[in-house]
Amino acid sequence: MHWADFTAGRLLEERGEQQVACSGITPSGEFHIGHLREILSAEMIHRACLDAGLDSRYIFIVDSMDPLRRVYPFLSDEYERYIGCPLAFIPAPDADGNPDPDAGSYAEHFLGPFLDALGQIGVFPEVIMNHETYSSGGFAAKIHSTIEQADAIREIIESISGRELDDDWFPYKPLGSDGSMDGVTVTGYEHPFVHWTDRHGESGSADIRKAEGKLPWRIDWAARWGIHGITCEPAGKDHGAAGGSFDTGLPICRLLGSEPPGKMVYEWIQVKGAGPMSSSSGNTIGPVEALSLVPPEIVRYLIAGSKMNKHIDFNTGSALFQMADEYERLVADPVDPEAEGLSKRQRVAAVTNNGAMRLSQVLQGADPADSLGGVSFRHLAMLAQIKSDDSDVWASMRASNHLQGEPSDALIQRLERMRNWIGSIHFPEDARIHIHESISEDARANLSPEQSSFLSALGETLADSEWSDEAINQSIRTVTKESEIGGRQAYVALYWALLGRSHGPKASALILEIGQEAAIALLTS
RNA sequence: GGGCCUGUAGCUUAGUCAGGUAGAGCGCCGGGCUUUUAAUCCGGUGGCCGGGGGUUCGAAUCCCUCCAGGCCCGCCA
Repeated sequence: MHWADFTAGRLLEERGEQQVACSGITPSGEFHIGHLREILSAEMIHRACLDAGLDSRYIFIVDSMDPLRRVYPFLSDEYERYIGCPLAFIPAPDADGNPDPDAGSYAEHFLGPFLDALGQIGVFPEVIMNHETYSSGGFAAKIHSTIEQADAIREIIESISGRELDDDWFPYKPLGSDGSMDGVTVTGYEHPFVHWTDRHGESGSADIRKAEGKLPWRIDWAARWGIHGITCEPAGKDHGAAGGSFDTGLPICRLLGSEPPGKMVYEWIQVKGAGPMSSSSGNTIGPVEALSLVPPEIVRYLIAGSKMNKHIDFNTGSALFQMADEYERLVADPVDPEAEGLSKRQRVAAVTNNGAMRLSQVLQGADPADSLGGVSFRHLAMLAQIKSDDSDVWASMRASNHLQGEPSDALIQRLERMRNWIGSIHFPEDARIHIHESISEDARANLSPEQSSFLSALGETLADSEWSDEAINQSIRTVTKESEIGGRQAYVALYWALLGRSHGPKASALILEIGQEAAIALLTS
């Protein structure tokens, strides 16, 4: 059974018909592909719950109340003054990285493109801005309860995480006079006000019913589980370590009067051979960039096709071909788990694969076969390289019966992403088609005298040929018949001349694309 | 030091939770389509399931142990 369906079944058993799956993100501007695993894991469990007939919601909590930690490389030094301030309350940067008072909030600025990217992979969550939950008083009861039980919470954090908290530690961080929560000391609590003094010597009171401060991360997380009734929130393995925020969150959530979700930990996505994806190391491939290269169902399949506890190597090079092959194979030959003669293992594999296919679809419930657009990823990679004009690609596909009528939107987008990929540094060199300008030494060494004379004869014939695929193809056939070599040897010779290899894509299409003059020059060289 | 995860064919892996004869794809080798859109189809090759011990009629699967690799563990997410 697929992990998402398995989880849905477990959730039904543990928590009943009502489910709330959750994932979140800090809109600091540093998004990486690893975030997609958290989001897609939660979203797929949500879909699996719906498919199982449960009443499920998928919420996406934006940590807009989190402070700016540091001045990121894409920000100007002017952001120094906003460190410690909630991302929802500081201005977005302009193109030069300077704060732009007219550009809306920092949080919204970075969130927008990210949500657009999620839309491309069919993820449409209920977005909850955490600062709004604070400002509407949604956190007030939990904050009050937290402060009342501060000693017990301190005990939980210290005993489970092994950290020692400072004597002046307080489980609520008010904003100071400059809007930053750095350097603010709590001096007292009188419901609903937390009194403070800040590093400028100013003092004031934060109303816990408003967004005038926030809970520290470990408590914030535990509190929101209760506030939103979250039943499932996959967490990265960093949270899952012993004494990590999940371990402290469970008892804190119960202390605050709610039942926490079960612990669910996913492994990380890594760039093969380059260590972990992380914002701080700068080793990132942005989700937006990735989605401009990779078909969305393949991105989903990357997550759906891997068990949660397996780390994923995200490789935008040749591994994309393999992943696409695998996906296409599963789409083309779905195995019926009920079929006769299958072993138990084969049945399990069939059910799991079918689940992965189902969850990989951008549109929930769509037929996986529609996602391919009728052509394989490899084939399209080849066509896109030898046909610079989209309409020529469609014509070629019609000629080979890969396409009837007009291309679907899915297919048009596939080609667009393919062209992006081919034009990027990620495209594998050995898949790149290099058409030679003259017959290489290497190629010459592989050609018999008969093959060489065939090539020059073809060159002469092509000089008088009409320049169309059909005419070129006819010329090849005619010259082949007149020569002393068989059809196979003729084509082998052509590919050696054109590509420096013994085989390749349709020869007439290649010759058509390079043009009459260049083709003749090559063949008679 | 504390903890999590992984180890199955040359490569990527399924199967481990619910023990019942090791499955698949890629690669490789051979062949077909009386000849070419890296196409496609068919056949073949290939594994003491990391090592050892235990439980069992039966273990890749459960238990113990060892080895190897990856990762997490100030704050923050």
